Amino acid sequence: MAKQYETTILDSITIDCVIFGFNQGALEVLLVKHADGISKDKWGLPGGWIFTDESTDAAANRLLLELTGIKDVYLEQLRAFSEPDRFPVSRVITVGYYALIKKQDWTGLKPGATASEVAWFKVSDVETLIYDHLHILGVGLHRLRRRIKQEPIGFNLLPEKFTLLQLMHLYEEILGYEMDKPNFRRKILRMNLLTALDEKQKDVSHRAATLYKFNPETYQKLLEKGFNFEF
Amino acid sequence: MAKQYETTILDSITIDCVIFGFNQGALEVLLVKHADGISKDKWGLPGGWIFTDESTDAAANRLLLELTGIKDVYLEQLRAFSEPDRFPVSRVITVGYYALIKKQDWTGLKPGATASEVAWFKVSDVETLIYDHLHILGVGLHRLRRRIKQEPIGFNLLPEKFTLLQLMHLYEEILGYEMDKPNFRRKILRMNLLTALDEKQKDVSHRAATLYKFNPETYQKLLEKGFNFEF
DNA sequence: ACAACTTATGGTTTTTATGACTACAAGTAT
DNA sequence: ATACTTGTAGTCATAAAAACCATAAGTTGT
Repeated sequence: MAKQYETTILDSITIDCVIFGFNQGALEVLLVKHADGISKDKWGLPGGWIFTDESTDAAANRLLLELTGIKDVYLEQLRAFSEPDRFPVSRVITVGYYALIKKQDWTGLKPGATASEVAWFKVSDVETLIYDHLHILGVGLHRLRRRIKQEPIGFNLLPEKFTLLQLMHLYEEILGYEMDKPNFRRKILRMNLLTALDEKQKDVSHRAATLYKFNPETYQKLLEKGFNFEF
Repeated sequence: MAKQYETTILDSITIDCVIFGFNQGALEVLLVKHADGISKDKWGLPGGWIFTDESTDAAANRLLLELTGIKDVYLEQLRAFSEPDRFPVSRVITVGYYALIKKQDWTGLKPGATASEVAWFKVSDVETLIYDHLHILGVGLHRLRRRIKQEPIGFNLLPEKFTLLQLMHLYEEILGYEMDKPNFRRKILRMNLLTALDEKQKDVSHRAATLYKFNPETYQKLLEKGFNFEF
């Protein structure tokens, strides 16, 4: 017997997602403009309500799909945000999530039912958001900075095939400091997580760099041997 | 005008706390035995409901005090735990917290109203707990292992004055591997976070070690200069 | 065809941290 | 006094990291 579709929602808990993308050397975040309600025409994080029969993880994935069309991406819970006055209408606790997406795989994003617009913003340009969403974004950014130093998750923000310099620029942008090219290469290559492809960069007005891809299987094997990613 | 005491609670969110202590070289966790309800006489994490006018942080602190008498300790949110079937009676999401306490400062803990007993257990001995509390404990342990490598929080589990060997044993217990005494000394002392006291260990049947204390002010200053604690 | 320029990539040198280990100091117990 | 235990200082070899230099492999303009 098919599971009945349950539309009852929990009334005091929501989900909000910080969706990160990387474009032209800049870290970006996906925001939605609310179509109605008290925050009509204002920008905020994509979010929504939780069904009574789904976990917050499931709800976050569903909402991501409903609101932006995005699915099957790196998604991790941040934490609960619970200041009593964070939502002006009623007492609502929200569970924050953050996602990393390969921006170029998701062109033409469409706003869902409750949003009039969806758009990318450079993280550094975002100054105001509804409710406590700016705070949630800050926590997301903080988490990203930490995680990227101890887990190879940066690849989720890059195309399947990338150059070492692109990867380095990603690290520089997120961590906020400059690095040395030769040293970066050595360090990342020594970990054996990347496979060099037979392919080179195209359409660049200088020597083309070798393209690499991240190798999740190798990473798993190394993990089992006690390997510890660290940057 | 004094703020009115609000006793209304949110009905689908709770708090659960993983309270860590350190004793004789072993990491311990504080558990309570439920006095009634469906989990009567079973052990679980201390936890409870959230008032409508308090944040989860405030609720966690309050519950800690109510259930065990503990207050003013290191307390940090883990995350929300939300599997739809995690609580058998109704759909309840819980926000997990973990606390680090100087065990010797809190002797004679008394169970609160809803508990018949409070007791410390070695973390390695805990095999079953109510609901998903074992899972929450696992997440707490994982977080502690991570955090202790990048922030000087271990001191919250030790007395104000401690020896370097005690500190090393704490690290060994939490991280799960053995270390070298001289190397450990050098590494931790080089950070300049500890102040050597004019005082020595007492009542030990061997050469007494110098006592040290952790210096939060120095740590703050170092942080501002870009210092990065790392173990 | 050649120079000028840009980025890729390979190497070297110096410094610093770490791990393994040795040795001795300062106490206690017998 | 001797053995024993833990504390503390120091050495040495190794590995990683940081700073830097040099060349390769392309593109663009003349």
